[in-house]
Amino acid sequence: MTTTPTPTRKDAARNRSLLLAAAEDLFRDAGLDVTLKDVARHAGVGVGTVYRHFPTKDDLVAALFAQQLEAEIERARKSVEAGDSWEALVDYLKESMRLQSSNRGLRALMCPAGSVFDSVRECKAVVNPLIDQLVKSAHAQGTLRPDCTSRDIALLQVGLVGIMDATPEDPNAYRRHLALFLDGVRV
Amino acid sequence: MTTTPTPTRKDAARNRSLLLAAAEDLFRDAGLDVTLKDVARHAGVGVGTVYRHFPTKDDLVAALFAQQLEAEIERARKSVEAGDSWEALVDYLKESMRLQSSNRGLRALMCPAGSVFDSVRECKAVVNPLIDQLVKSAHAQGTLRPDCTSRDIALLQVGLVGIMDATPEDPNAYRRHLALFLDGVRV
DNA sequence: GCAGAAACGGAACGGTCGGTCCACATCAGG
DNA sequence: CCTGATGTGGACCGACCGTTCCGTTTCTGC
Repeated sequence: MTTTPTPTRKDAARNRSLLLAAAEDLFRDAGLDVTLKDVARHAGVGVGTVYRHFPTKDDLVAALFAQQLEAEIERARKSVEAGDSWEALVDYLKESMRLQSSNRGLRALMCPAGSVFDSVRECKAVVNPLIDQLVKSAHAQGTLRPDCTSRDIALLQVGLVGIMDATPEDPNAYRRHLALFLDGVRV
Repeated sequence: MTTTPTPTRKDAARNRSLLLAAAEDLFRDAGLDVTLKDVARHAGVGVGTVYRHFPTKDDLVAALFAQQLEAEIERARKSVEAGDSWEALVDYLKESMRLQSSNRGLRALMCPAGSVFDSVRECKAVVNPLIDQLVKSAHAQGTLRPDCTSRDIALLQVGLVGIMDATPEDPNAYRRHLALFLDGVRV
């Protein structure tokens, strides 16, 4: 898990961008199992070039999703700062799940199996307390069932990801489940 | 997907049993990704012997889970025949999910990805109409939210499987989500 | 435009998987 | 027993993956 410096040479910088763009496309649509040979071909470069820029596949994945993980943290923070607790919790869930539904790679990353990545573990370590806070606020406000814990919310997210993975033909199928669940835990 | 006849010779019959037992153990605990070499070693035989009894890995899987799929159908049928519609639906879900939670291989088989198996597709083709019926009955009885469809129930199951896969350290974690969801769709 | 550093591309490596093959062991009927 | 049919085991095959290596190409500072 090495941090790769941005290259100085013009062609190298260009290829790095091409690689990240190709990886983003492929990982988004086909998940993290995509071959690095595919990424290289899609970017119009050789495999060797991939490994020059990213020592391992994990490094490529980490570099690619670093920004999205940051966004996930930011999203949770924004929701915590919002006023209405129920709406804040729901908005966070909707937005977080919407992004995961449109990105198969991100989904694989956020699942427990993806915790082999330091960056993912760090992200969760930051986000989880924020969700705790969202849940506590909603409890205090009396808009969330008192026995609904932040672990319940975490498992809800896991379940929704399972639904997304199972319904690639209907990327919005998960919304139905989310809505029904929320109906059950409100007030 | 060939049907393998039960062998006549004594040693062959014994090895077949050993293989099925080993496969059951390994698939239950570690999922369908277990290597056939592992199955062979666990059974104390060579790989060649595996392929004599089961021409492909899929044949082994199909032979192993045929009985469990039958049981799944029987479970659904029983629930349809039961009187109380809400209880029937809930009992079916609880029992079906309990079995899947205790068997990682069965879980992989019942997920959409497992539908490459004819036997699984057949099982679903039989079970789905039965679930339709359970849902319809509950609607008629007025114990299930009118807008909760059998597809919602199917997605609930998919979500629960996702939770099970994500919480191997707590095989009962899914029950919490099931309970909360059911609270939301009752009456 | 030249020289050397930097980057490139893709053949090749080591590992794993499902599956095949065949010399050898084992069983069952006469 | 003994003999032929049946079953066995594990070396081996081909495909695929992440990764390495190195001869060749491309860039950059002078």
